[in-house]
Amino acid sequence: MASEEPLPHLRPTSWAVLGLLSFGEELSGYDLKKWADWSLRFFYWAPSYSQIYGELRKLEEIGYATSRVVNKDDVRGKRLYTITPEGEQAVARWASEAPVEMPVLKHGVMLRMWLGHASDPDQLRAMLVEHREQSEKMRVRAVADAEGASHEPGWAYPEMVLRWAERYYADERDRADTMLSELDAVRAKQRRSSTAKRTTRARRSSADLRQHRA
Amino acid sequence: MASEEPLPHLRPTSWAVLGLLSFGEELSGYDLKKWADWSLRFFYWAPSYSQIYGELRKLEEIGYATSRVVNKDDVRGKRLYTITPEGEQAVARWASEAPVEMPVLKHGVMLRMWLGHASDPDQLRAMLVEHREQSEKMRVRAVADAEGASHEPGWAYPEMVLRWAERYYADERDRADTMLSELDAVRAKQRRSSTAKRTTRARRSSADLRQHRA
DNA sequence: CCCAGACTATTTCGGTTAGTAATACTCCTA
DNA sequence: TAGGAGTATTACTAACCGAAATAGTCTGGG
Repeated sequence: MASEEPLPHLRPTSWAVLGLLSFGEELSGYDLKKWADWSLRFFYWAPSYSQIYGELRKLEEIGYATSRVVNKDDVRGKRLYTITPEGEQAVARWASEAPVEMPVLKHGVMLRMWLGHASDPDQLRAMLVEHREQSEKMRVRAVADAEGASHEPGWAYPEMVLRWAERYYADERDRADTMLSELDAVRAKQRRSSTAKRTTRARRSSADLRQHRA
Repeated sequence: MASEEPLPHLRPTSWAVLGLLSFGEELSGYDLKKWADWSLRFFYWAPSYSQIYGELRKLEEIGYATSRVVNKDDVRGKRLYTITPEGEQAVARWASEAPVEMPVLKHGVMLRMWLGHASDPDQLRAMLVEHREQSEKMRVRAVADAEGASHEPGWAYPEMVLRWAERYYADERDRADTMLSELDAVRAKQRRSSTAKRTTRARRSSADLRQHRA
């Protein structure tokens, strides 16, 4: 309940790995990666092996996780990680207390739309259609994952987030649809005026930019 | 129109910087950063100085931009960059032809919700409320930016994307509202059962995890 | 029986990216 | 005229990511 000393500064990805462990399983780096690809991927992260293993070493160093080697016969046996009580306490506190930050969004499709003045509208249209389809696919996958998950009471939160993700991708799909019709409107307008002046390339004036920046 | 030789491989952030230049202004790295913070930030990127300047050097090296030094009196005069015709052609082709990739989303708030089983529901609630407010703020800022922008025909695409961004943050806000009520439902259920068994910490069984991974 | 192919498991590598602080000038204003 | 905000660029370091190398295990078909 009470928060005494400050949490050690770890970045979110470390907390994410510790969070995966916080469900109580004894897991290998490989397991962790697989599980993250099932769950965290939809709203946070599809980690690489190098990161997972790096984080695990770090977590063990600071005492939030312990590992034991399961020596199947001989060389390089696999290493299973477990969260420690300190680790459990730390995730719990982090999840409760960390400052709220805006999610990071890197939307390549929108970047290309933003630059649309220079592009072929037909290809932009094709891009949006494909993006729409990809979003729908992600939505479906999120639904499938939510169904595959356990329905024990402890799973209420992951389920909630998966539902959130489903809606997120549904919204993404719908926004693509809206933009598609906006694009069609622009294309229609351009077609109408294209017979008149064909080579004119609209360009922002200095005055506009300055106004915008002000 | 025709796409002859393949585009040089640059990553999206380079294209983004070149894209900013493609509006025709002669800009310094500092200007670029400021403009990116106004526009790209909402859907793509809030770049750091080091990145901007690095990209600009690279862009000049491959001939997509040129620069001239404006020597204000003495030392370290500022350097203004302009896009070259080759650069213009390249952005145009990239924006049309690049493969469509799913946007990257890193949602710390959802990560913490996902880990909710270990946290204090009241604090989760406060986190969601704050996230809701931040989303709304972003929405308002996107609207303000759209209004501040020029309404020339060449600006149709940036405007379209800003409208998209406004809706994006509105949707984000609405999803937070939905989750808020779901969380309240969970809290109500927990309160009802808390008198019975207080210390039980729900934990996933091995069998469940294996099923999920299968 | 044994070989191919798929799966498990971890490490290494190089290049990219990101954040932050340091530097240094200019312009405004109290 | 000193301080603060704004302009402009560079340097440093840690983090990150993808891809591939390595290597053992397990399964089914010939």
